[in-house]
Amino acid sequence: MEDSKNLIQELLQGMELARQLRIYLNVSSSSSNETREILIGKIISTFEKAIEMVNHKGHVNVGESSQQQQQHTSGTVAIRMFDSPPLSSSPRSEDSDRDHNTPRKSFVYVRNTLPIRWTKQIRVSPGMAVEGPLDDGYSWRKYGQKDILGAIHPRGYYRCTHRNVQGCLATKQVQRSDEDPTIFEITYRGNHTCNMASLNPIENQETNIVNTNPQSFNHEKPNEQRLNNLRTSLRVQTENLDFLNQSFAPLIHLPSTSELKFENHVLESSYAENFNSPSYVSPANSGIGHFSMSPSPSGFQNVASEMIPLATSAANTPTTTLDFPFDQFQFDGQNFTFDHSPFFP
DNA sequence: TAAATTTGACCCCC
DNA sequence: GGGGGTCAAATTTA
Repeated sequence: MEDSKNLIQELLQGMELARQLRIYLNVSSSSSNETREILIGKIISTFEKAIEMVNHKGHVNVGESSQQQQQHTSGTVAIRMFDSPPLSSSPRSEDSDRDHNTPRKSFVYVRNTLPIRWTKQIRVSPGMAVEGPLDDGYSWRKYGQKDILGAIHPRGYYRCTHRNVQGCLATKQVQRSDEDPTIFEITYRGNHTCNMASLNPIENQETNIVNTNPQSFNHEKPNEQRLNNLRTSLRVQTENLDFLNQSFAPLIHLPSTSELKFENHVLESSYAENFNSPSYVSPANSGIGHFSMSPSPSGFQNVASEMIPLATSAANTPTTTLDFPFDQFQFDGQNFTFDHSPFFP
């Protein structure tokens, strides 16, 4: 019980620090890098403490590959973060110089161990003829394809379309699984620095915040329409995440100001046909939208355990969802807010 | 016609 | 030397 209190305390502190950091970032001219870095260091430290607490309680379940398989009904696409690089990973080439001799809890460590390369598995429905780059909200250009030794399917190489114009160095590799052709393994490298950055809820693990700035949405669709679409049918699924391999736990932030952010989540689209160009049913058409969380809604009785979903055993975490109407959501162009009091007594 | 894709060649690291 | 990653010219597509 005392542990839970401490855990909540740590997490709340982390959120408060993150909020302060955001304020500092918003007024970048008046904040020094040192201040930001100190805040980031504190945030990381806070979450590490929280993670440690959960570990000591024996609740953390390391993701198992066999359990990462997910049952899908026809027409469902699941996107799953499954393998962020471990903190000690030593990527090749341009990444390699960042990981040497960096003390684990130093400020350098904090900055340099954010995932600069991470992998996701995307499962598509068997019937779907998905051969493309699997649109994840960013704009990619294919620059190469290679047959990989021991792999049946070739690996596709993509880089950000805005590489030349904006110098965005983000790249990704798409590899179709040999065992299960419905699974695509996507390895992302580098952070988007283009103006498409920080908008993508699926991919943007490094900032881990869904930037809902309408200006940032996919250019193919009118911003307002995308916003409306997003309002209605966003489903966040957090079960079976590989907690320990993430720099951060998958978190759903529920700060005192009722601001909701999604971090390191698994995003599941119920609309397979929309996967390549995600679209969502508008409230006017669908009646009421829903926002779902898993695992069990009962987890919300305990804020701490819910904030780190993997605190529950993956084996015992069916894809239970908690749906609540979107009319409880407010969107101010920057953040989602909603009245969560019914869920947090 | 511009943008995107394909594909063979090249480079670098192990 | 082999494999993976990238480049860039040729080709295709919108």
